[in-house]
Amino acid sequence: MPQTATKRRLISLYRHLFRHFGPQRWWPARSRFEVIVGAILTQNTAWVNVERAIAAMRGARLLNPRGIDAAPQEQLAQLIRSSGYYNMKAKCLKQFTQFLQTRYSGSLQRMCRAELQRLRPELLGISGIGEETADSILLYAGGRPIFVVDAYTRRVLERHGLSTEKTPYGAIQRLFMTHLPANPTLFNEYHALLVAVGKTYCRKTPLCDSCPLRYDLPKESPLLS
DNA sequence: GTCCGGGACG
DNA sequence: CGTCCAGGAC
Repeated sequence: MPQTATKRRLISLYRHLFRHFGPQRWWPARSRFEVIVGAILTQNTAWVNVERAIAAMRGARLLNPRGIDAAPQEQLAQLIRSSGYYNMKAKCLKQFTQFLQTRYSGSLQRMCRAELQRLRPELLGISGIGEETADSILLYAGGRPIFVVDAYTRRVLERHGLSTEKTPYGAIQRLFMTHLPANPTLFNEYHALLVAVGKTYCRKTPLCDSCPLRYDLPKESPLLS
């Protein structure tokens, strides 16, 4: 498929999503640090359960790098219990604050200004932070023009014939980043809108009949009701 | 492929 | 009761 066709299609999908769902205004958080905590806690977890965990951390005055660093991992784990995988996530939070202190003197400001080619691998070096979480931090906390790929993104693209289940994370990310302007605001809304359509229509059992993206479906897609 | 995991929702 | 969730490590 010619590049321009894919480009027009990706832009068209975005416009239809935006028209249907309106602006999503991610990321819901009071601070940049809270965005990062949320990005870690929401891994394979419903957001409502993350909100409870963040509220508990705030109540314990641990919603900051020094607090997390000082708290015993077991206490942190209990506070974030509602978000699931709490032992792994508590360890990850402490590893991140250690990293932030060691590598960027505890300054999120400095971290977010670092070269992407350096910062992204650094984040991936933290156990518990994979590609999606790293890119969520870069985009939603750092305001960097990085496209976040998640399970919803994959499902929508597959059903519209733009990828397969074997397509690597980086290839899907490149699909968006090579065809769209490197605009953090656009990437922010686009990802959030893909989550919205994934929850509402592009479910495991799809609801294509009423989906705002049904116009783009491949004609020959017997699976899709 | 298997494990981590509580909570919302049906 | 069963399913699913803004994934990642081994």
